[in-house]
Amino acid sequence: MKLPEAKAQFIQAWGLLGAQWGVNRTMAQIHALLLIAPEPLSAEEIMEALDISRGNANMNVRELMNWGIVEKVLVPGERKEFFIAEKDIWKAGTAIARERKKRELDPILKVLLQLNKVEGDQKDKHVKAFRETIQNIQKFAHQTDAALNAFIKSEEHWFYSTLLKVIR
Amino acid sequence: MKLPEAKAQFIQAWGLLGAQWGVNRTMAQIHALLLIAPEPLSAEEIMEALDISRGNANMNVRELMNWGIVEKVLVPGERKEFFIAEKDIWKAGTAIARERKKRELDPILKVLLQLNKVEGDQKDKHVKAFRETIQNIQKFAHQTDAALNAFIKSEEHWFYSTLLKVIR
DNA sequence: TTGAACTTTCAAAAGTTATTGAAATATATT
DNA sequence: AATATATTTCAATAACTTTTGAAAGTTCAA
Repeated sequence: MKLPEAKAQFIQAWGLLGAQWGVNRTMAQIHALLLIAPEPLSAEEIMEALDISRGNANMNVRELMNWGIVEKVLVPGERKEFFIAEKDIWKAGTAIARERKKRELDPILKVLLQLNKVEGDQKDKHVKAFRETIQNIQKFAHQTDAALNAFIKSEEHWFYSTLLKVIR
Repeated sequence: MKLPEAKAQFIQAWGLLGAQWGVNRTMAQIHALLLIAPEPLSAEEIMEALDISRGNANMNVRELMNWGIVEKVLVPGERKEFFIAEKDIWKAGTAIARERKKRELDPILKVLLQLNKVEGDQKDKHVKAFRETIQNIQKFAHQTDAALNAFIKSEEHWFYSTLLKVIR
């Protein structure tokens, strides 16, 4: 397989994966494109490579920056802004996990806490079934929360231990 | 908070969570409804409770059964089919993880394997950047795969250890 | 201060996904 | 076998999401 074909396939696959995870397809494709680019890319180059409009490129690059997995870089002597992706995929993974936890798990933990306060007769089987389900989900959610926190933190440990080795 | 309000809030929250994970909102809401129901529910009851059409109810209940987190039960003396959700949320979680791994992670592992075979001069920085990225992602994907497999398996351990206790 | 280069915004259009409901099919009852 | 009840399918449509591209906004050099 030649490089251009391989690149195209990777961008496609990454876009599909993103879509299944509820991420905008274009956003995932821009991410893929930047991941395999040896140099920073400008908005123009992204538009060209993926055949998308300026607005679309701008919007999704911004969202990737919000997620903390892409950043703006300034190339000396150039007016334009250029973009690079975090190349360490472990870092990108934990950044994504951090963001999704914030957007998804934290709100549901809050709702579950509220729902525990439901009034009613413990002998009513409807109340009983509800309470039990909520409490089980809560337990599960807290375990998941702990696991995610460990994952997110593991990156820092790895980072610092590697850094220590590098700086001796 | 009264029970009906609490139920409504839970169904809403679960639906929202599902949507963010790329799961059909109605599918998540039916799951929520069944989770907190003390008795099996019929298609009619689901349609009524969520104010959805027969076709929609049918389609999403079927999909939940495909995922292995809802099943059909037959109530003696009734013509209709009734549905219940797996109440052990840990089991449901691992079933979901198993399904998503199959649909999402496994295909990308396959693509990554292919992309390793890209031809080209190792000195070409484009080829080099591409190769390195693919290999890093592959490493990460394999780690994730291992972690997911452990999670999925943990349920079985729990299941068998509990079973052993029950049957003495 | 002007204008060229570049970025951002946003309303309209295109594209995608979910839902409805009536018809077709299947299953049970008499 | 005929009828009643229940389930499934699917084409049409509604709801939602993404994308476009032109206009507005910003920045900077002269």
